[in-house]
Amino acid sequence: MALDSQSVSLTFPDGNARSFDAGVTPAQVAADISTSLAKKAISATVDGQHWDLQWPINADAQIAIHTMKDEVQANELIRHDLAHIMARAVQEIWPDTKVTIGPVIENGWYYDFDRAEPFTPEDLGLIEKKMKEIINKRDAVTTEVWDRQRAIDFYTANDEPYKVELIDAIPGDEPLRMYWHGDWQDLCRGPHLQHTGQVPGDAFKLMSIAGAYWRGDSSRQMLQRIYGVAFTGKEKLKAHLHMLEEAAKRDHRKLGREMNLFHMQEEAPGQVFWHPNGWTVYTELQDYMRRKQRAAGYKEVNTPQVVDRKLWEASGHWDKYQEHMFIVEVDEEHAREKSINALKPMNCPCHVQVFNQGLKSYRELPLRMAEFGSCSRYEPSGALHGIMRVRGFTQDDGHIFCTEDQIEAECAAFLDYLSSVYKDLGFEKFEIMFATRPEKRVGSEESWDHVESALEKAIKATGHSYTLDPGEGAFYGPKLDFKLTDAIGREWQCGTFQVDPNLPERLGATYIGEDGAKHRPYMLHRACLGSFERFIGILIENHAGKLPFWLAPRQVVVASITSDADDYVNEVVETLKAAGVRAEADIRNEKINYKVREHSVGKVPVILAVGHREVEERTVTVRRLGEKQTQVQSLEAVTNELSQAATPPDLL
RNA sequence: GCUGCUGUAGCUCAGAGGUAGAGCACUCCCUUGGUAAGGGAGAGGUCGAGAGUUCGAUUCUCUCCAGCAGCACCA
Repeated sequence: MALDSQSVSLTFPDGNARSFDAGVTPAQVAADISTSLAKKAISATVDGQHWDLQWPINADAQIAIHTMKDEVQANELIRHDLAHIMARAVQEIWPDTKVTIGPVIENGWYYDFDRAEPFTPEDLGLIEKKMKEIINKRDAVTTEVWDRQRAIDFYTANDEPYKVELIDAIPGDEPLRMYWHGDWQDLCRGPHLQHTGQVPGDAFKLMSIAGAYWRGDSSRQMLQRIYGVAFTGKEKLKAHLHMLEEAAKRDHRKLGREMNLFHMQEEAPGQVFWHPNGWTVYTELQDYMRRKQRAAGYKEVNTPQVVDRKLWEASGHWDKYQEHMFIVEVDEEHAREKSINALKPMNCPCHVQVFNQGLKSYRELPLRMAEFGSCSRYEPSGALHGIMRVRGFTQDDGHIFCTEDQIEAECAAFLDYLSSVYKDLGFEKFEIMFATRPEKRVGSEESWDHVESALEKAIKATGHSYTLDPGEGAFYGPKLDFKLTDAIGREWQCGTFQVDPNLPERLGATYIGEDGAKHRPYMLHRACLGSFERFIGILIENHAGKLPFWLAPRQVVVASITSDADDYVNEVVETLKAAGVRAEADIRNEKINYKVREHSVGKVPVILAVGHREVEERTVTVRRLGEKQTQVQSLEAVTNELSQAATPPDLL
């Protein structure tokens, strides 16, 4: 606090402090430093808070003045103001449109509108044009703090019902800031640029139109959302658009077709028809996982697909997830009613059944049970996405039955297991989220307190850093979620580690303790890949189809240059196959250019070309995917090298 | 599930109220070649399904199915 209430002391990033009159604005501070800074200033950070140039500062504070060179703040202001400019453009073109909210998001912003007519892709061009006009007007931005009733009356009079509802939702002690540029008005807490002309008119683009529920609530009005992206300069916009093109090239649905991995069709929406190439990847990955989990002390089991509703009622899933289960009704002879079964949407209740067979001793704990569990879930049609979100999938599922004391060691062991798998599969980096009790949950508060702290203690003991994710736990218990980062920076949640005190209780799992009495085990649900389908999708996109050699479905094509080489080509293929390499011959009557192109497009990692020279010298010419350079090697050397490359990382 | 868009040859896409098109892929022929498409010929379609309007619908309208984008959902 300043001693004199008339002045405040502002400390700059270099550590120097200066005194100003209380109520000084960052604009004035910047002007006081230099006229050039006054011109370039766009906002400030005051005690860690992003601050509008026109907002008064009434207490001592740390201050930093921002210019367009401060990427983070500049992007925030540009995207934010573009949201307002877009909303104005839309209301100028279609005055009946009601405005709602328009926040800044990664790379841009969106704004939700209520308008009877749907927007069309052509409308985006119109809106962009209008936005550029608004930017060129260089309308000054002004804001005022209003009291609640005045703002509510204002929006009621202007027939903007969504704004009235927004105000009602803002906590009573927060000031309401009204925003204008030109005659156009919005409700917004800011901060903002000083006039619309500060927005770079050539560095934004409207991307798409989509529906979105008012306030994210599926029981409420569907609005129309327009997405835009914006940056501080047009080169950055270009780079972003280029990145999107690159991402589209990696789309697993496209690559899956081009590499002949799988297909999907109308008769089985959300389910995968694996082709030989794709199934090779799948089984190679599954064989790897089977070896890894065996080494980590898991016992593999396999449980039924079709299970009577009685078990799902007992587990609680019937109540909670009936809508999302595939139901199988069977007319049984002599039975009074049809038997009603569900395809298993998960493996845990079945695993408890395996656990429950025979009496278990504390000596058997921790009991690690694993299954490549084939599950079916009737996912909402709109959720389906290639092989990433499907209705039929296989989890690398596992359940650890253990005592509370064992949670910590199991957590540590799982983390080791998971890191080594991710590393082998080409993902060096992953993030850990600690998700705590959600709103809808079962179990007492005391039990949640207890289990959450046990899990937090376990993750802390491993020394890994983690991020708290409040309210995102499973309905039965807290969990750790593992998010890996792919080659183009996208995050994918794959692994999970969940503590469940609930299901053993519901399904009556017990073990005999040291004391001779029955005790309730904890159940840890855990998965590393999540599902094979989704993980393979991620692998394809991460590697842009160029899978690591050991996972590549077609590893080597031996291509003849002249048909005189055919016999030798076949010999090379047989030699490679005997050495454990997936090799095939291409002795078609085509030119080598044609063969090279076709197999490059098909993402075959190694092409061995064979002509007269190679036949005579018993060599091959090696061409690796993505490299123009070729290399002549003896058949023996190549066989050794490729045989090594074809060996899964855990067997090296 | 909701909003919007889309559905034509194996793939990518053009087309129009009146006998359905291209490129690539496929089959055959010629070509035997040196690292990302050699030449020629041929075959290939219930225009997603059903109903309606019309003399006539693949085209217009409606319903359904599937896909795409986003939202909601994700045990």
